[in-house]
Amino acid sequence: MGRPRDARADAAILDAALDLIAEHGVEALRVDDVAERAGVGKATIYRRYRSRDQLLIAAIAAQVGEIAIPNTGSTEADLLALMSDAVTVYGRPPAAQAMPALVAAMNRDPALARATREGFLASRRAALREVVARGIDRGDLRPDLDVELALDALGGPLFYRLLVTGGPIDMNLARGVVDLLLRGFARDKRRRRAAT
Amino acid sequence: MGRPRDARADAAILDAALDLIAEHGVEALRVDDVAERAGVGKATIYRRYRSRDQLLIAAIAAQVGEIAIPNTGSTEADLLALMSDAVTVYGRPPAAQAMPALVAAMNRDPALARATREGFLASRRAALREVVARGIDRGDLRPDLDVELALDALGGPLFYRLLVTGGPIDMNLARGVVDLLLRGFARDKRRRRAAT
Amino acid sequence: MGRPRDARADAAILDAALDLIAEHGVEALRVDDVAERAGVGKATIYRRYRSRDQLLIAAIAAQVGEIAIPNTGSTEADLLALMSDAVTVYGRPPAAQAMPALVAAMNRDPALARATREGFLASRRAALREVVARGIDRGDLRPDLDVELALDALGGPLFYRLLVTGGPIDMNLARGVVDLLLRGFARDKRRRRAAT
Amino acid sequence: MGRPRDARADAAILDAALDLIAEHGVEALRVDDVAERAGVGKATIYRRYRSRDQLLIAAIAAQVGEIAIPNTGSTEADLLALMSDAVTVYGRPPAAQAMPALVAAMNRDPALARATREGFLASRRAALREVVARGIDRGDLRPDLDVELALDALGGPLFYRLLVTGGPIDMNLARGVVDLLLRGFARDKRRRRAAT
DNA sequence: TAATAACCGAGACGGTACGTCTCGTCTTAGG
DNA sequence: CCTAAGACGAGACGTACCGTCTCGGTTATTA
Repeated sequence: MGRPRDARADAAILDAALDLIAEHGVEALRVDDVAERAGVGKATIYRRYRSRDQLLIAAIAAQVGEIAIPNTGSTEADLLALMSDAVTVYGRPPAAQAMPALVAAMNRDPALARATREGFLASRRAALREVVARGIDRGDLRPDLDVELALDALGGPLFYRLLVTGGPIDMNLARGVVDLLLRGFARDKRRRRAAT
Repeated sequence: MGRPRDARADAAILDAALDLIAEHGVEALRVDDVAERAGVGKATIYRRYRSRDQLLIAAIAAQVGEIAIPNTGSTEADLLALMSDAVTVYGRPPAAQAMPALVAAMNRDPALARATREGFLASRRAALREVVARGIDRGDLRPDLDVELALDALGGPLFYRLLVTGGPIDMNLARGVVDLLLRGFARDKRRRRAAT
Repeated sequence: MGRPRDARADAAILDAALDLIAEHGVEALRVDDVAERAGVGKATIYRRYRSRDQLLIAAIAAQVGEIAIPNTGSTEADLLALMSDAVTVYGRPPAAQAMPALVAAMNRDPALARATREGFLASRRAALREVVARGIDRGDLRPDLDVELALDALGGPLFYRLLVTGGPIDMNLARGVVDLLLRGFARDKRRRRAAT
Repeated sequence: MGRPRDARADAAILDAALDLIAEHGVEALRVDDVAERAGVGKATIYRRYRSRDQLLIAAIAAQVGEIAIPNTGSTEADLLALMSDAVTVYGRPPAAQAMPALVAAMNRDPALARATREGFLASRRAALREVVARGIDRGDLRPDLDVELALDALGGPLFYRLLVTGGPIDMNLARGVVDLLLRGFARDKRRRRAAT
């Protein structure tokens, strides 16, 4: 029982956090600043999030949002739509800026890792999975392909550039991985000679 | 001139850092702890490394080591050798454990990002680049492929799993990406109809 | 009008406060703890006491209680009775333990200071004043003595020991101050040569 | 070994604390404020004082200082000199303001109580003790008097007024207690009839 | 009998200070 | 000039406690 949580505080906290992240970057996010900007006591934040990191991922998750599953009839077009969206989201702040810190936080805290994956990575991954499945049904992709590998082949290069190499995250990348996937996992009557 | 650096201190610092990383994880690595464990003053550490993060990457780099460029005559075998080595190194601690923190640190500090990339990512990437180039020469790969994309398609899924999805880093992954690359970037007389 | 205050809550609050003071000391008295121990909401406490400090002095006052004015016919006996009672009350917990905190609280809050003085110090002081007045009437004390000074000379040493020196608060003290007062303020025909 | 404590920091901290106490009172002394005003990190304060309270008493002790033992040849004059000094010190800020908080802090922490008593109460008490002893030698005071009681009879009323009653702390008080002591503990051939 | 008003326990709220922690620098004495 | 030891300035963290407010619900008095 007791006084219920104030939903306005929930929103104020997330808004303040996102503003501050946008202004000064992820690393510079201070709990005290969030409290002040939100017009909220620190305890009110810590009642909702166990730590600064938890607040951080909640803020990012709120920003990334959900994704609709495209269905144009063309496997290539669907994949491109999803990759194009991913390139847009992760190609610039705040998501681009937030991911490295998030990755580190996930490593520190397995519970947070699970929450992050389920929270805002899963929906995009599920969308890709659906499109790949339809590609198989449609005959565009080999029915025996390793779906997890396919998904990682699509998303991996993007995150690799984002987190590690600093390479460009743009439509060329999106087109490149889609093209690679469609060729590499194409249905193929004449089986390629295996590496004998 | 004056007294030369003590080589024993160099070793003691790295050993202590690696021990502590192994025991408590990368995030819990404190400079004071390293100093105490190594029986060394903090200044002795900071004379060698500009920051905690620099010490961290040095410790990891010491663990990862260099890589030789394989040359078996088979593009597939060469790629597989490199990927197999990568799977071994990043598939288990300490590198597996260290990468997320390193990624975050790279984001914080561009100089460190450069150092990391040049320090111990570059040699693997250069090896891959060489093997891919030979694959083109040999006619196993299309001459007009986007080399950067090819490298990211090889390394990306591995790091994606390591940093983000938590997926398995094993020989299936290595074989999968190599196979995907060889098929997807295969030299092909009958050009696939582009996405018109 | 409306629902009347619950008398059980009054008692539960004071009991809980006294228990907690006895267990952990005055400084460690937390309003939340009192509320929980009393099975009462915090608002119910704050409806009765303006602040933690007010609750505190109420609890102490409830413990100290009132004092009757003795009248044995002997000034010395009457003074001794009052001092003996004071020694009993302030010589041991909870009053002994509570006074220092009370003193600090009085300093913080003048209103509380007034309340404390009028609440449970005044009755003892009034009793002493009455006995001293009778002593003057009776010819045991000089009629021109400074009554306030006399009262402070009786009570001062006790509180001094209680609050500052930590000296013993016992019957020797009671007898000592009474004796000092009777001699020092005795009616005296042959006036002592003043400090010329 | 290692770097020694910086004596300038010691001074800067105490100075800052005293300034702030003078400006805003004892209760309003914040550790962060002291640190900022002193140009010092908080850790540097906490390395010297276990808590805010410890810092507080150190600051007060630094202010109260030592006292010389007067020796005019007259017991009354010597006592008056000491009491007059006490009235001056405790009659106005900062000591007047600080004592209540100090008393409460002493109650919280026995070690601090000891430190306080030995630190800046002991020297005044020792001076009084010496003067009383000379008064006995000189024949002004009874040789069998309870010295502790005599000291408490001198100091008690002052602290009682300061801490409890809020009564005036002035020369009348000083003269009153000295006079009371000299009369009440006077050497007296004709013993007063005890309260038989 | 219904409405009203003040009460009740529970617990969230804004605010504020605390004491801890870690970083990277600086200062000793000594080799 | 290096070394070990450890103090230093800076500044964020998470906790604790205060006194207030907001729930849903209860209990008397008033209409």
